[in-house]
Order: sequence, then structure tokens, then C-alpha cells
Amino acid sequence: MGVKLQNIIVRKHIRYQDLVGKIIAIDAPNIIMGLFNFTRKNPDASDASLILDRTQRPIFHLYGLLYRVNFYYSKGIFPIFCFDGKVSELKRVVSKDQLKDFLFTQKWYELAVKESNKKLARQIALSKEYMWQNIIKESKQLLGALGIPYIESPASAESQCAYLVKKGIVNFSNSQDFDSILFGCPSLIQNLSKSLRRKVQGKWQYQKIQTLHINLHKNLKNLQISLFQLIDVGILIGTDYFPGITGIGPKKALTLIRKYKNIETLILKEYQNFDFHELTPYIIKRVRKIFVFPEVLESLDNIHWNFPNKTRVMSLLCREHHLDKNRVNSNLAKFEKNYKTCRENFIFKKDYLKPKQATLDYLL
DNA sequence: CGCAAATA
DNA sequence: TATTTGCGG
Repeated sequence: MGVKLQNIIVRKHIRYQDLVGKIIAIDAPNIIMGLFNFTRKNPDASDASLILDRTQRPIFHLYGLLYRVNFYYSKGIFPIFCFDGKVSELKRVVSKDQLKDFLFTQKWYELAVKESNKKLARQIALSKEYMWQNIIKESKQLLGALGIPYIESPASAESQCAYLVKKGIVNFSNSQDFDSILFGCPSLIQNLSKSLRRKVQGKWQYQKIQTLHINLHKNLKNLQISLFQLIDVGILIGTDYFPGITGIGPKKALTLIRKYKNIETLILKEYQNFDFHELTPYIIKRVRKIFVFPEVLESLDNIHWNFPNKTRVMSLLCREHHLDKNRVNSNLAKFEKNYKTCRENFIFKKDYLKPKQATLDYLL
């Protein structure tokens, strides 16, 4: 769950009109996780409150993505979804065994459905071997059918999004996590959704929120540190790749890094105040490398926003998942309309198609 | 989340 | 017309 940078990073409200005709890289796993956390019947976060179809599989990603992409198009935004590839071994490991597990579990699930063993099907559908892999698989299928481009990053989705912004291929990245800025993403957008409300932890209650923009360059200037040093701050607080040092939060990490310039000096001077036992030179080097030189997909041919393939969408949503036909149809109609106006906008502002000069690389 | 129907 | 409620399978 991303690095806790919210207290030291300045975020500015951004209006929808500033996003018209812009291309935004979407951190797909992050946004899907958001849909998962929200689309529930009860405030308790148990799987029991998920909405399932008659094949006992969750459907939050299907409705969620259809609605969300519709929302992007309605605001004149062109989304490119980025998915995780094989994630670094320091992060949650998706091994080959697990991939094999999924294929096996998938077969097992299909058998349970065939035998109308509802209880078993449900158990498998919600198991961790099956559910997330299948959610991701179906999300890609749906995006493909909707004519939305997506990229499978060799490493993490966030680093791929950051790369696209850095290269000027897209205008913004959209992720709720702050990890993107450690990856050097110059321009990050948060809370990009229609309802602009968020569930308060564990309660059946909402708080109003607004769409926010983070300018990395301005923030570094404001914090008076370099991106390298911000990464060191992140390592101290804790990221997906290292749990962090107990007793050091965002404020303290910032003060310490400002004072000592880097983690090495900090450990040398403050070793009696904190437990740096876990933070070996090897770990420091590895985590820094992940953020500074992430593996990304560089060849990006055939990025297109196509007309939705209605037959394929209907087949996935209604035939496979038994979603309400009328509901899907009316949404598809809106979708096509939004797509058309969006496309006219884009053709009108053709210059966005050409990748701009690579943005200033703060690292060099 | 996002929609549609109900409510003030 | 603006805000709340309940539902999706």
C-alpha cells in the first residue's frame, strides 16, 4: 500500500476543463483495488459483502471499469491502462508456481460450475489463487473489448505510468498511491472519479474529496531536496519494497534527510537512535535501483482508442457474467456517444499525438 | 463506484 | 432542483 507521503507533498485542485483532450496513464491495479474497496453492500470489508453474479464471481471490476472509462471519455480524457508484470522479488512475489496455480484453479472452478456446485464455485471464485488473477484477466478483456489501450509493464504499473509521463507520451498519471512520484512521475492526478467521495474507514459514511494534481518538480523545490533524497525519505517511511524504520514517519524522515543528505550518512550518525538493522547497504541499493531505473516497456506501437466492440462487451458482461442487458446496453450507448465527441476533440488537437521532448530528467 | 429512484 | 437512499447478482 503506497508510501505515506501525503503529509509533506503539496497537492493542488485541478479542474476537469484542464484535462480535456489529455492522455492519462492509469495505474490499473490501483484503480481496480479502489473499485474493490468501494463496491460493497456492507461497511465491513469481508468478501461476503461483495456483489457476485450467478457464477459466484465478483463483478465490481466489470461495472466499475465500464463506468469509469465512460467517465473519462465524458470529460474528454484518453486513458491508457498499465498493468503489473512480474513484480520485483522484493515486492509481493508472483512466482511461476502461482501462475500454475491459477491455471489449475481456473479448471477446478469451471468444473465446479459445470457440476452446479455453487458452494465450491463460490469458495474457489473468492480464493486468493483465483480471484485477483481472474479480476485482472477480465479487466484486460473488457478494456480490449471497449477499445481502450492497455500496457503490460515488465515491472510495476506505477513505474510504467511514470515512464509514459516522463517521456511526454501521456500528460498525467492517475494513481492513488504516492509511489508514482518516487518513480519520478512529474505529474500525478488523484481522486479522478465522478462521485468524488470516499468511504471513511470501516464506516458506512463518506467524505467529500476533490480531484488533485501533484507537480513533482514544484514539490521537490518546495521540500528543498532532490528526487534521490525523496526516494531515501520514502525508504525510511516504508514502501512496497521495504517496510521502513520504526519511529520514523514522513516529517522526521524529511528532517533527517535534509540534515544528512542521504541514508548512509544518516545511519552513521543516528545508529543509536533507531534500529537500522534491516536496512542493509544491499537493500538500500536494490530499492533505490527499483525507483531510479525501473524496468519499463519502451516500444509502444499501436496505441489506439477504438470504437467499442459491442458484441465482445455483451458477451463478457451479459453472457459470461449475466449482468443486466438493459443496464449494459444503455451504458454502451452513452459510451459510444462520449467516445465520438472525445475523438473529435482529439483529432482537433492533433499535436497531442506527437510525443513531446522528453521531460527534464531530474536525475542527470 | 455510479446509477436511478425517492425524498425534501 | 438539490440531496439522500438503495441497489447491482
